[in-house]
Amino acid sequence: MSGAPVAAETVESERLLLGLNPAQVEAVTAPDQPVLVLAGAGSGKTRVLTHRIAYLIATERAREDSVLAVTFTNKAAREMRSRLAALLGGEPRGMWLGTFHACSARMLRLRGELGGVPRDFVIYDEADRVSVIKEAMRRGGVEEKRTSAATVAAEISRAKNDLQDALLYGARAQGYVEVQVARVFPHYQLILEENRALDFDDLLLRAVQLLENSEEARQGFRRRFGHVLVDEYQDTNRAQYMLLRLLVEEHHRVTVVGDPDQSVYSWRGADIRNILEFQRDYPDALVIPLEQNYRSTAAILRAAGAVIQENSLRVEKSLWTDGPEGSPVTVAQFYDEREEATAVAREIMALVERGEAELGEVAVLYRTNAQSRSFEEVLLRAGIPYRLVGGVRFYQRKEVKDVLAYLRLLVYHQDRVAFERVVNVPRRGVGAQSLQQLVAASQELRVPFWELLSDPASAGVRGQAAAGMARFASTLEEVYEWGLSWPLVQVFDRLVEATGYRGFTRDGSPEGEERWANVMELRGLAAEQGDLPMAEALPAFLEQVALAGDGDQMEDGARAVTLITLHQVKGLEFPVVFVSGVEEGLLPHSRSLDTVAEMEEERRLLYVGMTRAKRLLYLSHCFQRHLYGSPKVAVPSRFLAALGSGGAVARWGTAPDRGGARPYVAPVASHGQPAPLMRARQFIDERAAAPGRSVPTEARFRAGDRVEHARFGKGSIALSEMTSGGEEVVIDFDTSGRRRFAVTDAVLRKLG
DNA sequence: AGGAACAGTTTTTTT
DNA sequence: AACTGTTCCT
Repeated sequence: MSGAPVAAETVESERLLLGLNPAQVEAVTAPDQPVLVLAGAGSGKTRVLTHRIAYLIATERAREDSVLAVTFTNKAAREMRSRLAALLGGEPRGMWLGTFHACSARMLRLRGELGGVPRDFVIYDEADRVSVIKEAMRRGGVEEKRTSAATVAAEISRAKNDLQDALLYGARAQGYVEVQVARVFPHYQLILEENRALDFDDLLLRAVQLLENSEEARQGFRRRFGHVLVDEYQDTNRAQYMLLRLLVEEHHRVTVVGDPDQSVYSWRGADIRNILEFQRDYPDALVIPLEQNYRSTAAILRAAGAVIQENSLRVEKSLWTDGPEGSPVTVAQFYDEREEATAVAREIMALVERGEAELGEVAVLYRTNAQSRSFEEVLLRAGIPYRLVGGVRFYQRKEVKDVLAYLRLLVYHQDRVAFERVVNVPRRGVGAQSLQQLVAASQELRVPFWELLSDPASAGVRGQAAAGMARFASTLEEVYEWGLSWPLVQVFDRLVEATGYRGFTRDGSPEGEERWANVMELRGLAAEQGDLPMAEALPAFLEQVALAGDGDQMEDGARAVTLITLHQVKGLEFPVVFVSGVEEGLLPHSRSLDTVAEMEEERRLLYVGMTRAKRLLYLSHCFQRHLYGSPKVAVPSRFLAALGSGGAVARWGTAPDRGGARPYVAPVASHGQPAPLMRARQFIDERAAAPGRSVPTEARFRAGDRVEHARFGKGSIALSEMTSGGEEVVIDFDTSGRRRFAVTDAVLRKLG
């Protein structure tokens, strides 16, 4: 009788090891002790993590609800959850699986009062925080002209991630900037407190303080989490590191997975030493390197390895594959970012036409978000579908932030940042003057500002401003009262209507419709709260939104090219990868030239980008690039030197094609020295001499020709004419009407 | 109060 | 180039 379940359980756990290599098996089955998995790019780290969790459960060393699994992004958390669900045969129940920030927020909601954190705190995002910083600078008498709000914000963030609160920071402040910041910091905290708000960094800091200071909370969470697992451990900062230590100090059942070569978040306080010194922190640790790569071709791995090998601060580790050699890595130069984008778009379409790739398999990577622009313009014109990850993020759009501010005010009356944001949107005749008056009166009378709103006269506010405030207050109250018993979506609709926000946003312009579409998208997210009454649904919704961030809302697998930053692409993979702008000043970034550590992080960033590629990898740089609107000469990145001529092949010019490929040694600036202008001239000349440069003078199409367009499908040429820029055509599409294109940009195929 | 015109600044990466 | 804040005018 007792044999059967044991056998079943054995079979079950054995099944979890199928198809794993020896190192992976070792990591998955490792006993209850600290485990450090040094997982190279593409070595199956998520697999190891999820299988280990499932294995712990299958062998009854852990229960689903005693596991804490922490990731850095929501996306990674979701990925892990769904893969776990597949392994466990259902959604994990009671497991804590989320980002550091989400898990910390959850701890604070549960037990925060033990550490003096109000139960109903609001989470402030970057924009909210900047406006608080500015207010704090005014109060602290620090001029924005001398110390920018951004500097102060970054410094405070750094301090908190380093577990310094205002008091500690003030005591240690040294030098001009720190002293200035020390004058702002206490005011900043005070304002947050007045608004019952925590910023992102507070979530971590306060969670650590909670565990440190409250025996009850500490014991509670330690008992709760019998096993703790962490993804991307190389990116942990001091606060996150301490949080972990506090949680696992007694039982040491902690598994961390990471790759020092992919540590690219030091600017956010990540400390690579956390992973490098794991064995010192946990002397009984088991260290398991995963070096077999299942993602990339040998050619790509060799190139990436050559780049990363130049770093001095690393744990020696070399990836290998038993897969095919694959095509050589391509290094290419173009005239400027426009041509770079055009060439990339053409190459993408060439690959698609030859059946070598689908649009959804291609990613274009770049260092800075600003670079996405040229690609967007070209892809848009060419009608190639793309998805932009990050960029002007959904939650940062004005209209989305406005509506969220309204929603926040419904539950958190004390949220002055939200109030100031929307009290006069749409216009209600409330200006800076009357706002100041309101705040002053609120302090003088010791009455919270929101209680003065319904009777602004008592605060000394007069005229249309008073009327506007009163109207604002009564509208919100009305919606709130009415909404208490309704689902969130209904409240949402009523809110945008009653406040006049809908009419304000949809002003009849196309941009207005675009804005409204965003508001409606937000509404769709609110609708996910279902039929829960607003009182429950709204705080949950706001929390979800506050912690969401990045390109979370983007659906994967679309049949579209992906545009994404090198930071955001970490953890993803694509059959075809273009890394653009591999230039001095961009990669390495001009702000990272000061120290070796910064420089090496930049190199890791390129390494991360290169190792995303499965089959084809292109690295491109330009001769010239626009910065702040004006053109600047660009120099190939020093990182390209590592590639030498060993198998790397360049394609020159605007329209690279396989026939025109020729061997190429990347010209590289000696350390820190921009290449002389002579070098630049030579580039231009070579460019001019390169094939595919001249503007075609003969029309490819005639009226009546049948063509197929990458995006719009089949159609007939209605008109073709030659302009100074080349051929332009007007096409009547079978399904989508008439459109005009420049042939050089549009991706057209002649039919028949 | 609110708009227009102007000046100055910015762009590294994100939970 | 795009965005912010300031100043001046209505």
